[in-house]
Amino acid sequence: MFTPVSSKPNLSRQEEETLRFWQEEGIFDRLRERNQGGSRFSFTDGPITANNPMGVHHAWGRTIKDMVQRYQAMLGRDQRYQNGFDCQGLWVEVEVEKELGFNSKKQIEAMGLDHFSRQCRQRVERYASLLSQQSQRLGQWMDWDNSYYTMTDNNIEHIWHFLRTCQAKGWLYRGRRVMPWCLRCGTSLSQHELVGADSYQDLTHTAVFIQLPVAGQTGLSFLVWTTTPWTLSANVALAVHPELDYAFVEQEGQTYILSSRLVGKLLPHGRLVKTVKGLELLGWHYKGPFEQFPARTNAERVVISWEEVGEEEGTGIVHIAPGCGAEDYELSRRYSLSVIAPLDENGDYVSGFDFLSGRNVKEVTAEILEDLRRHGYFFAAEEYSHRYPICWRCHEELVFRAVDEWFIRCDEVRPNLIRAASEVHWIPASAGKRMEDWLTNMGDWCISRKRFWGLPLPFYPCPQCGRLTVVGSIAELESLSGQQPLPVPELHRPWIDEVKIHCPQCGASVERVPEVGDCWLDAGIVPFSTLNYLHDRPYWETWFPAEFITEMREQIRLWFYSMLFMSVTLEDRAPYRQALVYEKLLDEKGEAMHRSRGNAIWFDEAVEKMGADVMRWLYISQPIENNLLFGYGPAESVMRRMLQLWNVYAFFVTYANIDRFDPSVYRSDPAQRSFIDRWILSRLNTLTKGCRKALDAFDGATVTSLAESFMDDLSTWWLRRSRRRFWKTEEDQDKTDAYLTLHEALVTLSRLLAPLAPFLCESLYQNLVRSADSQAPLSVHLTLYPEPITELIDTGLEDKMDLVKEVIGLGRSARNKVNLKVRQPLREMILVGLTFSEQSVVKELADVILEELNIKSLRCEDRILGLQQILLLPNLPMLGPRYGKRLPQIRRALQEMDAEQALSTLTSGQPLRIWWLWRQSWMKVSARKALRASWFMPSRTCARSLAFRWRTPSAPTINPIPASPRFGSASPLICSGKPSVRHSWRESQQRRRRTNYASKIQ
RNA sequence: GGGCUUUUAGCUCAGCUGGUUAGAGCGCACGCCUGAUAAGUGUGAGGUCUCUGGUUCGAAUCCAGAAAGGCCCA
Repeated sequence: MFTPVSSKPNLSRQEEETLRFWQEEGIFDRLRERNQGGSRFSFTDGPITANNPMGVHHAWGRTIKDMVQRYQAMLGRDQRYQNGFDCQGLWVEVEVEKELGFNSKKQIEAMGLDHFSRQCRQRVERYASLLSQQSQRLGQWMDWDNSYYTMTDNNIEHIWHFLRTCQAKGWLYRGRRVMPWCLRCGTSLSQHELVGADSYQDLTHTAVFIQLPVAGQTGLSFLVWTTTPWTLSANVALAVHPELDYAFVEQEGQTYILSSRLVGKLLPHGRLVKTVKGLELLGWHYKGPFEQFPARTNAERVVISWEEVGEEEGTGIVHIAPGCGAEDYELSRRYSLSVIAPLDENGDYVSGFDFLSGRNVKEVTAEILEDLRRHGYFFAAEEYSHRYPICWRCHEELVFRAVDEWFIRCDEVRPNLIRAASEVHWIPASAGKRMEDWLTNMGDWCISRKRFWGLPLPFYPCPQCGRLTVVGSIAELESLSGQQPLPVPELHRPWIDEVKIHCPQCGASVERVPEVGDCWLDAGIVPFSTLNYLHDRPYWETWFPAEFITEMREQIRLWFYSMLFMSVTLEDRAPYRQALVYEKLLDEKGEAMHRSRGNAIWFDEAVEKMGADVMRWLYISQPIENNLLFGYGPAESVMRRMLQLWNVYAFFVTYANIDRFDPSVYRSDPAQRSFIDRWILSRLNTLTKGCRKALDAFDGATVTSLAESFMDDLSTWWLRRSRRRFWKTEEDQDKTDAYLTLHEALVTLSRLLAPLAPFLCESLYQNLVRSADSQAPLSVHLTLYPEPITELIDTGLEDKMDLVKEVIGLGRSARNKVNLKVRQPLREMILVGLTFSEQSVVKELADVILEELNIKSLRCEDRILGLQQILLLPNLPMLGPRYGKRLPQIRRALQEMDAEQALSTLTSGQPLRIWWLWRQSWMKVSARKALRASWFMPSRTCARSLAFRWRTPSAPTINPIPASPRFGSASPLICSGKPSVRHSWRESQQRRRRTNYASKIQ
């Protein structure tokens, strides 16, 4: 007996039961045990930041990963199943700050770094546990007790090893860079933190126009505009565009220099003195405010050239402060200008800025304006609205600061990175192009962050002799510090900061730099740290490189990049062979999901409402190179699909129980079964073949589309046609065959789809297989992935069924057209225009057709005069390459020919002459040879028309209804009452190659 | 400014190396079944394949340019 099945299942509830079953029976452990020692499939999991609950976008990637791993497991391959958590970095710190109600770095310092670090670790552990639970609910099978954490000493030590390697190669340096800086977070933001909707806001600032006197001239000033008056103390240059026109305009005894296009706007009453090109102003010197500040000693004031200067806003003369702007800094390097950095990390002016020193940048605008007025630099002020960058974490306005950071030089490794990336198989291929583009254009890798909870950079610059020591391992730190073991609970701040080393060169005591590392170092080292590269090289070698990785597209220049960089540095090869990139997840209207917009869907809610399998199907059916529109609407149609399968399954169980059908008792040779059974079994094995091929290429979307098409055939054709076989009371071979066939289809399907929809497939398998056969594997996931039984694949059979379905479709359409319901029986149907082989198929399967259409008998006619229209059409793929420009003439000749006559000429074996004009003379072609070359195929009429004969109150009538849409639109002819037939050569076209017949043309 | 990518039916997407009349699912309209029934199922209407040029006997498909959207870099 099978367990009775409800017709309206609660999938989500069933999934929870299945989870319990897996847990209690230890299915996953058994799977790993079975596959142990098999050929390896190495997968590296991209660490998820253990900082928040799982989002539905995470679930997409996790589903792909799980599908791949489950499939590989069903192939018997040994896997590591190691999940990973990203634990360090700003993301974690910011969330902990929010929890604590902090809003500045100083509060963290006041609290004590040790407490803060503990809080960070706790948060990571809390969310790692939640994420593990949620992933399990999604059905993801991982070795959850053995997840890797990027905050471990092991991970950190492996990064140290990498950094030391970089130093040995001479790539490591301390450099200056102007970076977007959040004063609240007290840290720089990397460029990738400056993208997205959260990164800019429309803000209004006080913009000021100032006049800066030209040195050595009285009454002549540059007119300059800035939205950031606080940067004026760091001004060292003015930039003009060399090609633009600059006007000298006199107003009230002063002469101002500004872009001539802006004169009307800024100095409408002024008098134009002269106009010069920007080029002529280059090298001029000028005077400016805050000249007396000690920080400005030796700073220049010079006019430079810059092509980016525009005339849309301001004055066409741009104030340059290299310590306060990224572009300014670039210019300072081009022109060797001083870099004055006025702000410390909290936004307070550093010493050397006179009355500004010690003041915060946010509160000095009024005083600066006042100072400008007092010294005669002030010209005007305005409120100016613009899009301004803000911190994505805390939404504070960003400033730009020149800061010292640590970098890895990448010029030497760049070509190797490009080569290694080109050896990776990228899915889709455009991901590889993107990676190449990024590798070609990327700058040096800025690896330091001025924060707390992160990888401690093992850099020990000696204050005495200047030697930089980079510690490459824990043992080395122990030996250099003379402390063994190290007196630290973990390799994190603040504890690690207490460890000082003796400079190997001069013996001085050296402290670690305060910076922590970029979190992409943490994730990038994973192919080494998780495989214990430093301490167990043979183990590492067995699993490196990964066969497969997959993440969202943005990871190309993040995780994929950092892994590649570290791996090429250490081993000169890519750490992965195949990388699959998927796109963005949007809501069902195509908009980005956003907490604030209220369109975000939470994982817990989604899995409860739609169930994990539906979610998974939704993810997998999406071609990875398109954005996924996720929501309850799309889920609804997936649910329908699942219910369709469920209904077929429920049907089987219902009747099998009535008949006490036991699949382990009954047997029948598939080859001996009825046409329709052999057909669905052929379809099933074709499906199996297709699923394997697709999954071998990590292509789940193809599997879902093949499976959906199969399930449709199974439900709407096989089962609908076969229902009666289950109803009848007697037990005969036909009934047994029906049960066996359906059972086999459902069981195979459950195994084929198990990697995609593990819960539903498990339900089916348990009931259909396990309940009848206690010797069968305990779970569908412990079966091997089905192999196609090639003897059961009969494409000819599948083609035949296609033809039958097509003929039935024609019949139904015909009935609809003349409004004759299927309920009304008809005496005869006449099929016109089938090929010989098609006719025999139709005759062979006539009972199916007649039953579906409720017609008594069926007749095929080659031709019915007056019922058809014959068309002669050229075989283009054959004639085109041969005749090229003359083809239109052939077409015209064929059109003008009397097709009826031509047909009878050809069928009687006579040559058909086609004339056309060529080189001023008439040429001819023997169509008899052309015939053999299958230019035309008039001997067989491929297109079909259909006629019905039925009993009406009046006399019998013939009502002609053409024709299949696939072979031609006869619809205009229907309207006019004229049936048609067309000639086609589809089959021969497939069989023959044009080259064989080139010589046959006279 | 450079790179990648997308644009096909109301919606979401297929369309292999160019070949006669461009497909599917959903939605919609009109039906059928009533022994899978808060299920199943049939038929049909919907498209200037973003635009402009080019190559070709022939272009949704190849090439060039443009427009619009998405993404990455500068």
